[in-house]
Amino acid sequence: MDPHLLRTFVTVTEAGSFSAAAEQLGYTQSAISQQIAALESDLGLPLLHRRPVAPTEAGLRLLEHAGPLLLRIRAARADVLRTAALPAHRLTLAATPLALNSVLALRLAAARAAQPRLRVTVRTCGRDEVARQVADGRAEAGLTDGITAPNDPLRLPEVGPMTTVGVAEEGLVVALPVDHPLAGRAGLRLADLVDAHWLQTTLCPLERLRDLMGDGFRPALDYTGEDVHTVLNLVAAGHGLTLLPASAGHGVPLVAPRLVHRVELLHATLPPGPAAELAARLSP
Amino acid sequence: MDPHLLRTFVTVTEAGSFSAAAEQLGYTQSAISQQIAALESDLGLPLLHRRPVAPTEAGLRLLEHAGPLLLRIRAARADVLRTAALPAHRLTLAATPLALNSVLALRLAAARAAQPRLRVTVRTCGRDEVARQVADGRAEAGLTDGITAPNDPLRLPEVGPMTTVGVAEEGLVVALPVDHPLAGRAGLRLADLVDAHWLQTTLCPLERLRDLMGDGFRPALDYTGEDVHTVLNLVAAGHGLTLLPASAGHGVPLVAPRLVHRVELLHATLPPGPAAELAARLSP
DNA sequence: CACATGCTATAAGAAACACTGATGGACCCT
DNA sequence: AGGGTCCATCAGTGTTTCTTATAGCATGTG
Repeated sequence: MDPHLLRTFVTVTEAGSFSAAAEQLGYTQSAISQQIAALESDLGLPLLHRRPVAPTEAGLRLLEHAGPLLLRIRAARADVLRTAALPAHRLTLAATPLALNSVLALRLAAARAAQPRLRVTVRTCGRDEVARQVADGRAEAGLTDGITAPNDPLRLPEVGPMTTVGVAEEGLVVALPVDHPLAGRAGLRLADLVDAHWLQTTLCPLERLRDLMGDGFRPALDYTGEDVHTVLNLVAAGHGLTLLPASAGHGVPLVAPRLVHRVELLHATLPPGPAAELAARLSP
Repeated sequence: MDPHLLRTFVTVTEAGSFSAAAEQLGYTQSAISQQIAALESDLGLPLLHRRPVAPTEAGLRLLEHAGPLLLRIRAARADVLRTAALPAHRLTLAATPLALNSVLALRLAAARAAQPRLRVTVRTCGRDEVARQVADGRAEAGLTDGITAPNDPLRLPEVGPMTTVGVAEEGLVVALPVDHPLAGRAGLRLADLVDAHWLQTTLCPLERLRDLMGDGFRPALDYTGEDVHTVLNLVAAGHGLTLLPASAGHGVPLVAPRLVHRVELLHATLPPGPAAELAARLSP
């Protein structure tokens, strides 16, 4: 189970052929063949069907483990190297689109004012990617968001030991088209919207709602991107409803169940430095 | 970051010396010295102080990653091998002491009656160990328990992709000495017990209570074992209070906040076989 | 103070390993 | 049938990673 072989295995399945993987990795086809053979003989099982190349059942299981495993190795390396890193005056903050809301943007401004020499880069990416970037050092800190019960931590992908701090919570609104019959209400209960049309988005995954409320919440439209603006347009056009943090758009406040939009700051266990400073200043 | 080197590194820190680690791993001392040197040169940092041998700061960070990493590698291996395992007629179930309560013991009996050829081994161990054993194949299935809000999943240690199913929930009681002033009550609220003497145990970690209720819940006595009987004796002798599932001992029902004792079944994504059968039959 | 003891580092050779390059067989397409 | 593509295998080679042997450095002891 050498990670080297694991990486080759993953590349082969992605490339769909030994030869293509060889080229991609800078080896000869022969080397790839031997590496896969070594892995298979180590495990005592065939991992790939040949001609065409496709993972066997065992190969599929291994694939499921291989990605996270390689990620954690990179994360461990990055984390160790961080102990030796000089306190830099650059800092990259990875954030999901809804994480850096107005409150946090102001706190970030205050933090920068307090450390004027610090060059800050903000980068928007998806939830998983935020955690990955913080883990393997491409970002010093990250902000993720999600919907949860008040004071409950978010469920984050596990990519290694990492510190998380809740930095903001706010209420949710149900985003509706302006001419929707419910648009004039002062508040809405989720229970009354079980049979409505819903958008399936990363912020408001319907599976999560079904967990809370039981069946229903059938997706009227799947949206796979991360762009809030686009989602608002879809809602306005009547494709379906979605939940948003109150500050992100107009809508009717959600009054039950008590759910909040929560933002968490992620960072590696920090050596003293600008990232630690920032972490302290972003916390409420 | 070869796992081989990582294992050596961990062994050296545990053994406290290169020579001892060499003996333990069946290498010469020279080999160990070279392996550590290779790891240090790969990362570009000293990982160990010598004479006496102790991890440097970077070494400590690496140690924190190394254990989980090696565990996941073993887990991946076990999971892949499982796909090839013949449907055996032996099954090991790892369970925490409070997980296999009377309800589940009955369901287990029914499951065994339905599969009379199946040899079942039950093994009691700690919470982390249950997850580890299921991950790396020493047990086909596991039962863990914990205190949580109704229908909320438990927080489990992440050791790899694994399926969890809630199989039982029951109310909690506050265990008290029989002559305790509150022992006659019909119900108790946790808020009224903030300043009481509490036992710190693995089932009822006071940190968890503080998360829910704020400060307080100072430990009067730390108990680090897993034996319920012993804990009951400690409570009876007035060392402090603790929470227990209602079926595990006498006490006053906890009425607020609404918390339950929850049992979850863990198993690897299963190939059809006796473990899958058992999983189905243990679920409510 | 010389010396024994217990430890790690280094040097040199031997064994194991992992690559390249050449070749062969299976399959597919024309 | 023939050419092309692909993977497996073999032999050869350079590198890696051991073992053995020895040097060097602290610490404890007669």
